Amino acid sequence: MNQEEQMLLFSELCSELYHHQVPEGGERRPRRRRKEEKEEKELAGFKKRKLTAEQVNFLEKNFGNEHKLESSRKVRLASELGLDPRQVAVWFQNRRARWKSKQLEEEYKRLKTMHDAVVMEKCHLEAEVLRLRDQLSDAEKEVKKLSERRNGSPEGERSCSPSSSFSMDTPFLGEFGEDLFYVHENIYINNGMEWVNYYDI
DNA sequence: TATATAAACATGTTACATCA
DNA sequence: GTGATGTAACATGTTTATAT
Repeated sequence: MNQEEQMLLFSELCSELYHHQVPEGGERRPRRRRKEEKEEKELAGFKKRKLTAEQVNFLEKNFGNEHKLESSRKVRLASELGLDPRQVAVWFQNRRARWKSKQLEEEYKRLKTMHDAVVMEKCHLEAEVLRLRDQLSDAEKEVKKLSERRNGSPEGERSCSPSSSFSMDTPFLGEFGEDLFYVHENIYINNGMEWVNYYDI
């Protein structure tokens, strides 16, 4: 038996099997076990064969239009491609699985990129927090020093509230350094960058 | 409305073909 | 010859549509 005869026999066999599964006129018959089908195929000399490039292209085009495969379309495609409708159904099942897998892969890549960017930003922000804490500490030392100089005695002896030294009408413009000016008791602007006194808020 | 049944489907696996 | 890879086909469990 040559290859063509084998395919023909298999096609007939499949057609027979298929019509057991999808009876005409709505009459329902029990599905045959696949093991049984497999054994019959093996007896008929069936060997798994790759679909031709043309068949795959045609199926791909159809898959691009619609991922789902309704019964009439399956039969039409099968007839146009010279395949068994079950082969078309299986191809679509496998294709959907590949498509989903690819989608998941792309979604994973996208989320990973976003995650990496967020991690980087967190690192930068943490470094910034450390830098600002240092800056705040220095500024507090400076304020304390100025307060002591202005009052002629250590701050602790007069008032415990650091904000009290800022309650005067005219702030110490210039005394905080060239780039720093007073906005609010606990909020300062340094070179255009806002920072907050975390200790007092 | 509840239930049974079969088709369609998703998902995981197996078997085979092909290629480096 | 052999391991890796892609994919057709299959197994199984779930969902959905339909008949009763």
